[in-house]
Order: sequence, then structure tokens, then C-alpha cells
Amino acid sequence: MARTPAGTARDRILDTAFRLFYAYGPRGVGVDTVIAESGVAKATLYKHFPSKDDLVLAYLDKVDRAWSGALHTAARAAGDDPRAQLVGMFDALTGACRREGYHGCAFINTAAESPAGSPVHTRTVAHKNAVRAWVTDLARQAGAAEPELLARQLTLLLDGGLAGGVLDGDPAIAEAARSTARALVDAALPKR
Amino acid sequence: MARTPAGTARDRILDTAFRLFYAYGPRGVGVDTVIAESGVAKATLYKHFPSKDDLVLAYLDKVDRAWSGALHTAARAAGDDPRAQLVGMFDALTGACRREGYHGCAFINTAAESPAGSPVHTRTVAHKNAVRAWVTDLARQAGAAEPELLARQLTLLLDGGLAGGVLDGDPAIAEAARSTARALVDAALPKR
DNA sequence: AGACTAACAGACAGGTCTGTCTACTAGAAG
DNA sequence: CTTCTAGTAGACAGACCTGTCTGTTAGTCT
Repeated sequence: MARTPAGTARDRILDTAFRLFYAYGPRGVGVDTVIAESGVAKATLYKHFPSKDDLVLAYLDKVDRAWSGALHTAARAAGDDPRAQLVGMFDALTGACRREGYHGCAFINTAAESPAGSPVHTRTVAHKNAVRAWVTDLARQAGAAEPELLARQLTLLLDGGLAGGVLDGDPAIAEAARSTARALVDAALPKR
Repeated sequence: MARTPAGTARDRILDTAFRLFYAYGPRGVGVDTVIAESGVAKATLYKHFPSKDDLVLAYLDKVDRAWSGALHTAARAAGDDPRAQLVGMFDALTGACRREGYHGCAFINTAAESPAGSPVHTRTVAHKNAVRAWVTDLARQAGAAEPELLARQLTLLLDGGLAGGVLDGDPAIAEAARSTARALVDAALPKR
């Protein structure tokens, strides 16, 4: 079925869009560029994604899966203790900052060029809320007296590290975020 | 000299650009729109700002003055004690979040749609460094053992609050940032 | 009065972007 | 063998965007 290089046409389009949209911002990349780089016909792209906005939303969904996955993986790598996981998830930030071509938070960057109330905006809010809900759950499992507050604090640090990383992929930012997170977790949870 | 509504042509252009660029992002606003909204001739705009990029940089400079001014004002309003000022500056964040049409950090939003290494990028890094240097100075005056670390922590919170505010102008974010800042300041500085 | 300056008004060129449309191709299914 | 499906290739329309250019108008300075 696939007479094309690798994967289905849809996958190649989405992979290419992921790479280009993240590097230059969705508005900075034309549909023609996505087509050329993914080696696909224009009609094929518009068959899978009726409009560019649909492609942008699919891109955000992909980002959501990738970033949530990275957070979960980093947390799991810290062991079974929820308290350790709350700090360990910051390793995902460190990893992201180190990566070549790091350009900050894809959601914030995309939302920045979208008007308030747009689907992109809504999707971004949903993503941030989902992450915070997950962190809140971890904080609750860890026994925090005010899990919502701790989660808010930690996601603030996460967002600050992500956003600040638009500037330079300085891992010092991620390290500072991690150590600060540890301090906040220690302050919020009784030592054992 | 001014036969036009209010202020010089240059001021009106820059004020309009400030408003539109912040709301829709520089790339989302055409030069024609800026001209129409500021009631100015095209040639006049291109006389004061040789290219749109120059206008964008002038916009960022205006943002820099506005935001730095707001931080300084909020800090001063907290009194003469540097320790109180480190927390008080977060009132600038609260004020920004409350404002109608709040759309996050103008620098981060603009940098998001600019390639790495561009003048916009450079200007953004300079702005963030200037703010952090000022916070570091405050931390030093307050007697912090590690002023750079405390400043890094507080600017992380500030950036996180600014960036997160792209989503909703929820003042809860700003309040959380402020209370977290107080906790970090208390932890870094000996109680008196 | 005459020269100069700052601004207005708007046409225009050249490029880019999204989205549509036509025509063709290769493999799979019946 | 025929039909269907997924895809390739590329022309095209219509909108928009930046930057230039011509011509006009209203004040200011000497």
C-alpha cells in the first residue's frame, strides 16, 4: 500500500508539520513548505486536513501527547514514590532544554499568534489544565495538605522554565526549576 | 505643528502598533492596518520606521519600558525594604493579569514567531537579563546568601505567571506566584 | 512672499499564502 | 478485466502583505 518513503502520507505530513511548526511557528510556515518537505501532493494534504487550522490542531494534539508522555516518563523514572515523582518530572524539562532546536513551549508559542477564544486557545487551556490536574493528583497521592496549591506552584515553575527556554536552551534554567521544585515539595510535605 | 488628532504621527503609530501587535502578534497585523488605525499616511510610517521590523523593535522597546516601569513601581509601593520589594514586584503581575485584553508576555509571544538569532530574539534575551539583573540586585541588597539563585527562582515564577496568563487572565495564577515568591524569599533570607 | 518641512492620500509592483481544480498513476479488490 | 482508492504533479484564483512612488496640502521659518 505504501509506495512512499516511510509511513503513510498522513504521518509524513504530521511529522513534517511538527518539525516546521515548532521551529518557525505555524504562521511562519506555508502549506507549500510542508508539502515540499514531506514529499506529498497538495491535494493529499487537504484531503487529510481540510484546512491549515486543522493541521495546526493536529500538531497541538501531537505536542500534547509528546509532552505529557515525557512528563510521565520522567516522573516514573524517579520511582514509585509520588513525592519523588513531583520533583522527577522536572527532568523532562531538562531534557527538552538540552535538545537541539529547543524553542520553548509549543502551546504557548502557538497561542501567542492566535486570537483569544480561537480553537488553538481552547486547546492550549485544555492542555495546561490536564497537566495541572495530573500534578494535582500526584500531590494528593503524596499527601499534600493543599494539593491544588502545590500543583499550581509546580506548574508555574514548569511554565516559567519552558517559556524562558525560548531564549536560550540554557539547562541552568531547568536545574533551577528542579531545585526550586524540590524546595517547594519539601516545604509542603512533612518529612518522613 | 500638530494638525492631527493627538500627539505626533510617530507617537500615534507606535501607540497603535503597541495595541495591535500585543493583541494579535506582530505577524498577525499588517502595516496597512496600523496605518488605518493610527490615521497616518503610509509614507509617514515608512519615514519613521524604515521597515516593519524596525517598528516591531520599537514596539519591544516600548514594552520593555512599560513592564520594567510596572515592576519598579510595584516594588517601590511595597516600601523601602528590599525584602518586601522582592515580593511586592509581583503586584505588577497581578495588575497585568487583571487588565482587559491581557495576552501574556509580549516578548515571549514575539520571540515565538521569530527565528532564533534574530534581532527580536536578541532584544528579548536582553530584556529578560535586565529584569533578572535588577532582581539579583534587590536580592543582594536584601542580604541573600545566593542572590543569583533567588533571582532565578523569582524570575522563573514571574515568567511562568506571565506565560500562563496567555490562557486566561486568571488572577489566581498571579496570587499563587506571589505567595510562592514570599515562601521562597522567606526560605532564602534569615527571618528578622 | 517664498522656501521648506511634515504629513496626507492612494495607486502600484512583486511576492506569498491558502485553498481548489484538473489530469494522471499505481496498486488492491472483486 | 474492471473498478476503486490513495496518491502525484502542478496550474490557478483570490486575497493579502511589504515597500515604493507620485502628487497634494497645510503649516513654519526666513
